Amino acid sequence: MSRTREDLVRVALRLLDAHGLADVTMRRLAAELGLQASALYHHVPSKQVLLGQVADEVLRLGARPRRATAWDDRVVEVAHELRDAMLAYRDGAELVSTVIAFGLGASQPLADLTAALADAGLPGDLVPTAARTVLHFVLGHTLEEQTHLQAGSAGAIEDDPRPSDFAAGLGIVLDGLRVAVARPGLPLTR
Amino acid sequence: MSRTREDLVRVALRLLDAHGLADVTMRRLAAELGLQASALYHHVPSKQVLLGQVADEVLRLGARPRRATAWDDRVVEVAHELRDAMLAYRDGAELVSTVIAFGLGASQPLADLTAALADAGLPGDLVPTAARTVLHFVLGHTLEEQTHLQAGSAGAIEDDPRPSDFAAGLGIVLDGLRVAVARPGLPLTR
DNA sequence: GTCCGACCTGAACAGTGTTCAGGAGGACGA
DNA sequence: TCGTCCTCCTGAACACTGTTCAGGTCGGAC
Repeated sequence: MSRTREDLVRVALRLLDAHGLADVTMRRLAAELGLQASALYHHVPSKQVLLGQVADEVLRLGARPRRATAWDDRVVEVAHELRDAMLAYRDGAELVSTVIAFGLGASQPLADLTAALADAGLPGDLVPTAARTVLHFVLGHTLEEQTHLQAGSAGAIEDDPRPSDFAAGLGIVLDGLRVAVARPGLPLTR
Repeated sequence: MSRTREDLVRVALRLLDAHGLADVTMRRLAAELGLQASALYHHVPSKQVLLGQVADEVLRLGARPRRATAWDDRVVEVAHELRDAMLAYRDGAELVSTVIAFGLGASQPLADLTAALADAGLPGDLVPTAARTVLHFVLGHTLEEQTHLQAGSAGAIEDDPRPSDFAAGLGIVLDGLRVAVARPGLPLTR
């Protein structure tokens, strides 16, 4: 009846959603599993990699079927999926952002964006740059959005009724990408 | 011969640059000033607001005279100033990013970007969105860049010789903004 | 039947931010 | 000159944190 790594990740995710990232401690997680904190280190080498796996789980649970075929529609699809996945869990954006920043996981979104942009007709060396530009926008925007959402729901006065301008900001970046695609003389293969 | 809040900020900044954000603790900072940790709370209400002031100092020290007049040149100017200011101190990007994310200071860059974009001829309700889109790009890109730079200099093998594609990513966003400016029918005043 | 390895306990280490009662010492008004 | 106030600070304590480690239990394999 021993616990598996998947149990840890699942319970950690429940803890995250219920109490927030700051309250996901090794002792709390262990208590939730009926264990001592030290027992967790038989399943996971550190809290950092545990959180990396939780971030991956957040993204996995938020995955959706891909329908779009045009490269820009695919970028929009991936961006919205990423945003919605992070917003679906308390502190999800903070978790995924830091996991990505420190390279501990959550590499799927960048891969997906890179894939979507690969056949946009961009100059080849611009594809990674473009993918990371979109990624940074989505992470930054969603982190800010979620922080304000949660601050508002925590009893603060102002609830900032600014409608989500996620689509507008994403549109700006996409317009920039379309300009790069249309700029003459650059697509070498094709 | 008592210490002022400015002393705390100055010494904290030195500590940050010398040992990194994780090693800027209240006890270390106090020791550096010849004090007990509890004495710091006579000058500053919490570590969070202290770090907010340190972030503001990082930005203040990185400020440069503004030369550009065209709105897009001004955006480029502000973006580069912000990036360079953060890169000038160890963990500067992480510090400024989190301070901005939690709204504890470092509000100047967003104000500067908003000012630069105010007379671009954008539809008025797009200006805040545009400013935050640029800001998120600069923060995300620089955070990633600095993390990799520092990981590389800490004795790791790969030193990722990818040249800074900051300008390229910024160019994508700017192209998107120029599209929004040029799109017909929207600038109401002008 | 013995050994081995997975799994877990309980204690400990070396810190963390923050609070609080109290003390020293200068300024200031009576 | 005395007494009071206020600023600055100490030292101890609180309630935690992630992580390590010696030791113990228990099921399955040889």
